[in-house]
Amino acid sequence: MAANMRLEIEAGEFGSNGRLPSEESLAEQYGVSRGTVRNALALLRANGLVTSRRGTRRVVLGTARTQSFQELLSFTAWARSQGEEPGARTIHNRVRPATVAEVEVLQLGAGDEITEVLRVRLLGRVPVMLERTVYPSRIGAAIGGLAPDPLSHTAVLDASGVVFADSEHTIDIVAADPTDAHTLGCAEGTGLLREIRRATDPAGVPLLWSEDRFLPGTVSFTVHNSAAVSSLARRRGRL
Amino acid sequence: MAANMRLEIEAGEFGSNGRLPSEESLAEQYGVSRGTVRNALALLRANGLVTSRRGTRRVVLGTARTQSFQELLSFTAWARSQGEEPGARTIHNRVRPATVAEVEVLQLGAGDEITEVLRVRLLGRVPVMLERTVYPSRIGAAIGGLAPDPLSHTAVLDASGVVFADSEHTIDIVAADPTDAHTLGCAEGTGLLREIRRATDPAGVPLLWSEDRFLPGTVSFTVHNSAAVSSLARRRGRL
DNA sequence: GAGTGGTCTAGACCACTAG
DNA sequence: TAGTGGTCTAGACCACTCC
Repeated sequence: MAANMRLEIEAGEFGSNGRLPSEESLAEQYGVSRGTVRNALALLRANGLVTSRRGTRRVVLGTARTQSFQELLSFTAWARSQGEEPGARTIHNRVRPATVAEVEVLQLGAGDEITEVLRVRLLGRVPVMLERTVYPSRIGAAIGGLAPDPLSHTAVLDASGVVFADSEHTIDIVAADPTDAHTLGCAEGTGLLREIRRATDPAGVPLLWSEDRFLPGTVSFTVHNSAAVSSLARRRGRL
Repeated sequence: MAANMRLEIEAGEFGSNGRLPSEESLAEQYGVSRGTVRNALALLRANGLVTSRRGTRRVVLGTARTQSFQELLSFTAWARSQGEEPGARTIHNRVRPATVAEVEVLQLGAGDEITEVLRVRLLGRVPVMLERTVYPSRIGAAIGGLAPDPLSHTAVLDASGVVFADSEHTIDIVAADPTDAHTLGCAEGTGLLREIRRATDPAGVPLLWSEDRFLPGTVSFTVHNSAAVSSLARRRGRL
């Protein structure tokens, strides 16, 4: 697999701000074709690791450290990757009919049921986030009959053969409501950093909708994009 | 150019949640090779427009509307794309020696000068954001001798032949300081949505560093990512 | 088992950068 | 002008989905 080239570049083989060898010489060096080299480099470029420009060799960008898809979906996986101990306290876990908005966003039928989970998330012993997740009932069933506080629902779903493929993250500010204030220990009205996530399976079927509210100062988000390909949008107003 | 295929798909040729024709039939239909088709589809996939999965045809994802690179760098271009009238009021525009942090992030030499611009940005007549931008002096020179309130510095730089190629956006919450409170008309301590941007040219040379502070409720950010390629990272704590 | 996307090859020409 | 990345072609085989 030629995409292992990534590791060598990440290992600083060419230094920060250094120039990569030409595609042709990389191809020779790895014993693959130029097309394969280009595929590998396209990945690095999308992740903001190298530049790309006709006429000159690629340059290593010092910046850009993106996270795996898994870490972006699972608070537990993310916390561990940051060297923190993840925790969870379930406030409720119930099955109820989907609201109109939920029917829309999860592509359900009218009257379908969903599983709603509300949890406080901790780093160490400190609450940092309130997480409200909504699963279609066919997904929710997998986590419905679990022990009260399994750390990672995402891991459970993975093990059940549920495959996450695409996700969309929306980030804005929301004022803490009484529930937020009580569970996170902040004043009502405090501005919380909100991350709304929608994840779908490889066929484009919605698997999950969630709204996470982080205490200020506990988290920040970084996105890389280039003139060639962008995955970021800024929108007017609240969601 | 085969990438025009995008438009046809965006135009809803295959419907939302519809399935695309096979790569081979698209190739025939457009009179190009399969490799070309794959290149075009890779773009659509990165932007979250279609899924991709071995064994089945691609599916159109209803969601995902990303913005152009230009719109992400220029408040003016962005505001217009949202159907709003952009405005700006310059608070100051000065040249001074770079701080240690600025030398680092803009890859300058010790003692180099930078141009710092502080502006309130408006939509219609309403202030929504306070923008602090730092340019290396060679870039700042292009906007230093301008009329007091040119709307878009980015447009001016474009016209001067400055090419933006990559950017990195970091998003978090920051409490309004006295300057923020005064210029944006909010209470001191209010949580503002902060977007820190770094942009580089095609060679990886830093062109700009900026910190934008938005009033709550005026803006939200959306990122798409897939298991194959991610450009998003969540980090612990403040920047 | 037929059809699909993922990966790879070996070549070609072009647009651009930089000396 | 030489070297580089961008685009494209025409083919091959494989892994996977779904009937």
